[in-house]
Amino acid sequence: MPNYYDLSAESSVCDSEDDAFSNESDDDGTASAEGLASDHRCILHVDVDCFYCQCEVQDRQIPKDKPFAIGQKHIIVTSNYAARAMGVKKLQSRTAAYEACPQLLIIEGSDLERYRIHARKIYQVFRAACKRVHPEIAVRRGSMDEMMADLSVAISIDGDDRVDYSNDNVYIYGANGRESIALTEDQTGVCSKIVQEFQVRSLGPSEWSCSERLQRASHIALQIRREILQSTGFTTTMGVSVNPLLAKIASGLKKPATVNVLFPWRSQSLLASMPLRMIPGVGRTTVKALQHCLEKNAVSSQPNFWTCQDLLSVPKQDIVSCLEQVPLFKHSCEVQADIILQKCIGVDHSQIQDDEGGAPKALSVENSFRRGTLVRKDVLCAELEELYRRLSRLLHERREWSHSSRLAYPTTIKLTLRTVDEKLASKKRRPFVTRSKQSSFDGLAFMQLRDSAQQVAFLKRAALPLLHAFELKSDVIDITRASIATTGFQDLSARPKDSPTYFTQPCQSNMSTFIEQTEHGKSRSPRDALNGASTKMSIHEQASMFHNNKIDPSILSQLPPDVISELRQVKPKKRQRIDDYFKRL
DNA sequence: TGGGGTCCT
DNA sequence: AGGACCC
Repeated sequence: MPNYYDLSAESSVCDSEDDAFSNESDDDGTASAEGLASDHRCILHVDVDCFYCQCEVQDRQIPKDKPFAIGQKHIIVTSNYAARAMGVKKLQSRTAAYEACPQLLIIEGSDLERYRIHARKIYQVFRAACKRVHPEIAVRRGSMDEMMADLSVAISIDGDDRVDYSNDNVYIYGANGRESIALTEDQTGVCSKIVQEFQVRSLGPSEWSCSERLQRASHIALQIRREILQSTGFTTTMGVSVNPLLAKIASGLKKPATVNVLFPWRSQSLLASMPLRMIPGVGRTTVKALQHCLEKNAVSSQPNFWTCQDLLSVPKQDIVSCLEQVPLFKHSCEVQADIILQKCIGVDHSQIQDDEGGAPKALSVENSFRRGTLVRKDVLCAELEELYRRLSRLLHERREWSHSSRLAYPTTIKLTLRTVDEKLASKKRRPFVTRSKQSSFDGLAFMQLRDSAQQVAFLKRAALPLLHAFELKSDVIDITRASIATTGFQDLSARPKDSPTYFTQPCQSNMSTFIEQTEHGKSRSPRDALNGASTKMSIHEQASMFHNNKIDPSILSQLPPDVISELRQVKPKKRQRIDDYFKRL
């Protein structure tokens, strides 16, 4: 049973800007409201409504109104709206789900292949639709059921298209009038409901133009949504706002099959009352670390219902010291604190990087086992056989994403095992240790194999040495998860568009000519310099290496002056922020 | 709690 | 190689 809280009781805390944002640590003194007003982007976030369920409705003609769920192992991972209405939850045990809904139909969903195929189609339709609106719109795939686009380039300054929302499911948050907003349940099971009567007031000039732009963006969103529905049969929910954070939050405000426009001036009160955990990028570990300082400062909410508002009322130094306890944030806790605080007031400067087609950067297959059921090595080897088969299929499937399919092969393979650590068994609820081993992988040779038995054998020859490297001599290995991953796809190592031309046209490049020469002479190639191997590097490998700034300084100094200066002109990639989650999309 | 993914250190 | 985060 969900916990509800009502923000109307607390709405007064949102009204006083001084009080609410006294904590704002903005470096250049920009006020929070300024931060919001200065973001002139129009970002679109798309969520496919209960994606797996829609797949099953299409693939197996399941009646939509019959409650059903998707099961994996002993849990259900998602369910349709009819089942949710009966109290079926995400990541619930099958037993609990049946208790909530005895007539529930559970469909086995451990094999993701059909879902991946639907997802690819949806993304490709979405991408094409965006590019047709304007070729320079940056488009990015998030997960199988999430996508984002930066529509800013398509919104003209003085455009005058009248927007007609008749019959369309469009919700505008921050416009005058009455609103009823239900936030969807988050991963912790916290469910919040916000009912708020919004004050009627008129918009200032800058708000007015923002409002115009976002409404035009929502008009584009509607067209794209219709296109997705017509071409794929899937319904989607969209969020439109001024940055990726707010666009994503917007798409969660009302589901399914809607377009949600969130004006930035409305986002502050919305976020203030939202549980901290619902902020994208603020996960379990972070909230746990922050709990100390929230308690210490005795903020208003009940424990476990910390809101953004609560965090904003904590002195920043306290937040920083809390974050020091997260190992990953150890050396960047000040930056992390700023990033989280910014998010709490709806500010997010992250950019949407176009993914140039969306081909996955890593492919992995995994299988999990109940504790104590996989304790012998030979059984593990047998289980790995199935993973080889699945990985083989995945690798061939991925060629459908690639714009250059002969480069659609990986160069690295990794075996990961999760075991039970007896030392942790008494202390933690999930006393697991995850370890991995990786090596290079001749994906090109693999992809050229025609026979599936040979493909499996090839993967096995690559994976068994990794298994051996674990040195599992003890008989008490208690494996709870095994996975095999491939990465380093060659069709992704190609340079961004603004790179020097010789990266895109290797044959005519100064660089490749130079490397040819040094290789024929006594000088060594970069690859040789880096790891002492004598294998010749392909031009794509070279491009990848230089692009990643991994070139050995001694090699760099040997390059011709014009090449060096051109390399220097390539701007070093701005360091990505840890919670810059939309770059991951 | 599953079967995937992304990015950062 | 490992960890935090996402769906």
